[in-house]
Amino acid sequence: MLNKKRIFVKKMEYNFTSIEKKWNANWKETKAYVVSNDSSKKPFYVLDMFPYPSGAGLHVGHPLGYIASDIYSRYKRLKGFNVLHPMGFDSFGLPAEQYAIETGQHPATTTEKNISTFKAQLDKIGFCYDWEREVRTSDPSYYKWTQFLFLQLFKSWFNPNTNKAESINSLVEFFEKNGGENFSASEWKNYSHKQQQEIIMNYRLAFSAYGEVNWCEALGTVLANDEVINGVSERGGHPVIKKKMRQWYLRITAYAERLLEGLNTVDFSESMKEMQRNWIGKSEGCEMVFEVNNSNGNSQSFIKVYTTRPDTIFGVDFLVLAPEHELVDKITTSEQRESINDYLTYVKSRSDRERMSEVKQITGCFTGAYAINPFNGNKIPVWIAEYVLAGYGTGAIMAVPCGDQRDYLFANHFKISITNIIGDHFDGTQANPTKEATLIESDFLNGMLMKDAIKVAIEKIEFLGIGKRKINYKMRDAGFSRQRYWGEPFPIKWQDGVAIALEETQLPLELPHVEKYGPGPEGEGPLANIENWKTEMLETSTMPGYAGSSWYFLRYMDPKNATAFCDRKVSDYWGQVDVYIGGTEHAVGHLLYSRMWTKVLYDLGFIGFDEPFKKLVNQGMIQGSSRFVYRIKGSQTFVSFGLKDQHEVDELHVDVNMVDGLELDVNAFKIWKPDFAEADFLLEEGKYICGSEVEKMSKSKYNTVNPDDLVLKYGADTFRMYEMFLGPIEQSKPWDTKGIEGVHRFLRKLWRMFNDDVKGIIWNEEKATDAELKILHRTIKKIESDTENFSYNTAVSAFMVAVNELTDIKCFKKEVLEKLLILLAPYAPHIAEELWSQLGKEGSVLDAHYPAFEEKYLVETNKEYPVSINGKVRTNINISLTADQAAVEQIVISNEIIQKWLEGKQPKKIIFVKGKMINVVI
RNA sequence: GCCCAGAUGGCGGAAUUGGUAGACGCAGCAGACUCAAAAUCUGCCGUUCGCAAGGAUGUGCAGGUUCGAUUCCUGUUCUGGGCACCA
Repeated sequence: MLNKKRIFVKKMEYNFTSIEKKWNANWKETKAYVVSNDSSKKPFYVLDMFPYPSGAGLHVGHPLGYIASDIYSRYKRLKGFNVLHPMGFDSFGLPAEQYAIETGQHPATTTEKNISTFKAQLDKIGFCYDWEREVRTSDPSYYKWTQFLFLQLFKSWFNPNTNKAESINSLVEFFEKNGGENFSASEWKNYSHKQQQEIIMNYRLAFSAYGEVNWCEALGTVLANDEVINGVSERGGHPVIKKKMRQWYLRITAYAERLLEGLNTVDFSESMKEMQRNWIGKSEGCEMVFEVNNSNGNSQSFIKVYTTRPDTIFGVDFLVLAPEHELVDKITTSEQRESINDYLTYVKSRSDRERMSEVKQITGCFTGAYAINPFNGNKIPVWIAEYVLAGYGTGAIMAVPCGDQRDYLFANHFKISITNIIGDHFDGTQANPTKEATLIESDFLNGMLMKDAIKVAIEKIEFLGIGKRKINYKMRDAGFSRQRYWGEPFPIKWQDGVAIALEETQLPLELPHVEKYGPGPEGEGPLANIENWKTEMLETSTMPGYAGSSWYFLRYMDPKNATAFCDRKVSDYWGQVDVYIGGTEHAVGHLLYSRMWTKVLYDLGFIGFDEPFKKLVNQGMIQGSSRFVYRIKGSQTFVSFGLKDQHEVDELHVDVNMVDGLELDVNAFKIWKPDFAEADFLLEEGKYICGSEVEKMSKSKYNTVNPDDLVLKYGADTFRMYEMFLGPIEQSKPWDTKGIEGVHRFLRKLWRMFNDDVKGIIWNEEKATDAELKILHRTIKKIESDTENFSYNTAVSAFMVAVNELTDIKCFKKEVLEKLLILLAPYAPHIAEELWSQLGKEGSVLDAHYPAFEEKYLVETNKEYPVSINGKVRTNINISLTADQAAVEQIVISNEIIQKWLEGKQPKKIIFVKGKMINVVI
């Protein structure tokens, strides 16, 4: 008897394990998530930033964005859209190669293994990906098209007149007709093929050039600027130096202005846009030429400077050239020759790292030469200094110490006298970069506000023919080659120093097998070790990580197309990615590159839109919350957190999963670290309290939490909802598993609205009352708007409120519950589907119609008005919503509590805001 | 140094065309059910004065605007993120 009852109770419980298993199998079998390109429904494209399949697998931070996008996809589907929600893997890259070097395993093997781990983990959480559309950037059938697109870039140039990319043929035609910047049409025709090709290379959107690159000796490769942080490699922290090498580049600078303008048409967060704007670094100013007064008998020289502040031309006290500037040698006087040479030697001895880390150090050297200020004929000394960079502007500046702090410090250090052109705005102790001062000692600019004088000065400079208006960008062309193995080979052959594109029919140029993954000779990549590759003169470097990720969103649309990277009709159907979800770490890398590629493909007519992502949502980073134990130095004794200051202790990371809050499970710890099985533990109030700190989530810090464990313990639906319940999606926060119980309790409570432990099935088909429909419709309204706004934490709380309220009034009516299940389906799809079938509904809840919100159920006749006296709430009075000011005043004044506060006085004023509140001013 | 975002109970957070601060959840306390535990249910839960009724105070800090400020303005401190000799 007792046994029977037990079984019965068990049967009615919320058994998430079997429910989730059952419906995952069902959805797979019915191909519930397969998406068609041929639909009468409106398309909607929701995309996650695809992951790099690392060996470590997923931790709880990864799914945050994936859950958010999954909810949105499912929601849009219920709203009647044909939703594209794919997933794939960014599977080329350095870590797999590093791992290959260490273990000798082929990166393809380890990558394959990692991907299957990732997929298994993702599937447990119940995402609605159409796996038939999966892409992998390291798959030849994918990188065939990466190579194809590279060739399009190679065969195109940016025509500044049309402001877009065009075929390189149009450039050749132009040269044949009109010649180029330094050559005539007939000269062009007389150039050798090689000479012509060298000129053309300077225009290609993907081009090869010798350039200073970030060379990392330890990694044996060249790194992009954004892979170098403070002079060391982002990955591994190895030193990085400048080295001249032949490299491939993308001419992203040609698109600087369009990348900037495009930001006005997309829905990215302001800070994300700001980051991109800063990276592009547009500055408006002018170039102008200073003649050098030659005292050492050389031919005449001119120094071209770039400035954003031509209004300060009369405050110029010296010019500064970058040490690498080509005129340095020519203008240096014999008296200064030795000092200059010493200084140049010093500069060369300094690595980039030192230059960056010692920014505040002031160094420089006088060349002995003087330039002439074209406006007043003053002699201006010409210096060289590290703080002027060869790579920006013209590599030369006009220094205005009263307005620029670096110039001020320099003048101060080398005792150069300072001209003040802004009067009281300059106090002599530091520069003042204001644009609001009125200019003095400035000839034709006298009396003008600096911001107005900028325009006047430029006009004068242009009029005199000594310079012109000029816009500069900080952004550099993007390095596009790596001396590495695990990346896309370039479809390029070298013949007599000329790069030749492979025919498209020769693609994919497959990555050959190599015996060893170490670098080739002379800093070349591993491919240089392959004899065939060398004899065929193929390019030995490979493409960087961002090559495949710059266009993957297009391949998802048409993943199996063997004749095109994506059919134009298909990309026209899906259009831009409607919502793109991912972290902020790709703000200036991936996002800029994919925006550029999209613009090129648009210009060339391959696609019909020139921004890839309509809306970008940045999920915050889930940080790890590390726990520490403290061991007295050299002993086997651990002391609790509060006692550690009394001893000299070592701090050790301890696995966060064996700590409840801050209290360590000492036995679990002893099992985890058998070395300490016999250790002593000094406790506080019977507990061992750990120290804690927020750090990046990583295996080595023992602060990772695996989603698999939580799914096993609470189910995927609880896990999904808890991740969303943590707080606003874009906010970073440390992970804390405490609290997941609350969400789990909510789902069990929902379950009990359908199934009672004792009574069995309790949902019924009774007609819902107005009060019940009011709860329902308030919930519909709230969930719908919260989901639209990605405010998932408040949506989860709205579900809790609805379930609490309906349970309180014992409303278990199908009419209400079935609508609630549809609302819930995007968040907790498994339980929603199970209960939906228990209600006897036809079909899947995935394809139900989203319930329509009806205002009529929310209409109120009365309101509990808060009534305050001088702004402090003293009581609530229930008043009809139709009452006017006079009626309200009457009611309020006659109220007992208000009368008490009035103490017989007349109120000065009664403020009545209909539907909001009442304030009595005494 | 520059740019951006933020600061609300013991904790995660909610509420901004200015209108009852602390929704929802966690943790905690008290109680019911139980032989007991789990599960579940009920009540309390910013601080402070008070037996209570009720009052005072309270959204980083200091001011201001307003009948009324977490919300707007000025200044300031701290935290997180980005950029950094870019002329």
